[in-house]
Amino acid sequence: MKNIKLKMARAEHDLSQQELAERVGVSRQTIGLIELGKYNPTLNLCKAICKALSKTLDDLFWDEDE
Amino acid sequence: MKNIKLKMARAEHDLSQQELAERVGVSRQTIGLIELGKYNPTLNLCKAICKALSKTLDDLFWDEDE
DNA sequence: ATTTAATGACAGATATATATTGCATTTATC
DNA sequence: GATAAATGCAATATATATCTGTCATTAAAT
Repeated sequence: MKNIKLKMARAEHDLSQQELAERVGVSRQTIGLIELGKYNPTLNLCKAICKALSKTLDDLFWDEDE
Repeated sequence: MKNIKLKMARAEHDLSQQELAERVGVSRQTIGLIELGKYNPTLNLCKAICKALSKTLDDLFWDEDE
């Protein structure tokens, strides 16, 4: 399912998908697909996204009920 | 680097790499390499491991200083 | 001393995460 | 309403996560 928490965290920092992608070193599409819930990213990418947005894995990628 | 926290959580549950691998639906080698820190697992696999061991992503895969 | 279970290491094959490019659609701004 | 920016969508190409199989080593059990 969609990753709303990631989208919100990105909004907090006022970053476009493109800008976040650049900071994290991946393509815009990769970020877009993760937000749409159509991707299964690697742990390292998740960590990089977390650091770029000052969040932890649980903050952005953990869903208690799933 | 090695994932000691994963190894400890597995020990808590008294599971071999093989047993954890079966519960999670991957091969023994995959679990072994993750513990050795030689793998970059996918988010879904990380989540499955967490659930099998009653932990969260931050518990097993988040390292504050890295 | 032998057997067995658990783990580490390695090589080749397959599945899939990610890149790249291009186009369509929405939204805001002028 | 035309332009531009942000986002979704799709196809092909590449890198890499994961599988399968095999062997070596260690530790535990008999």
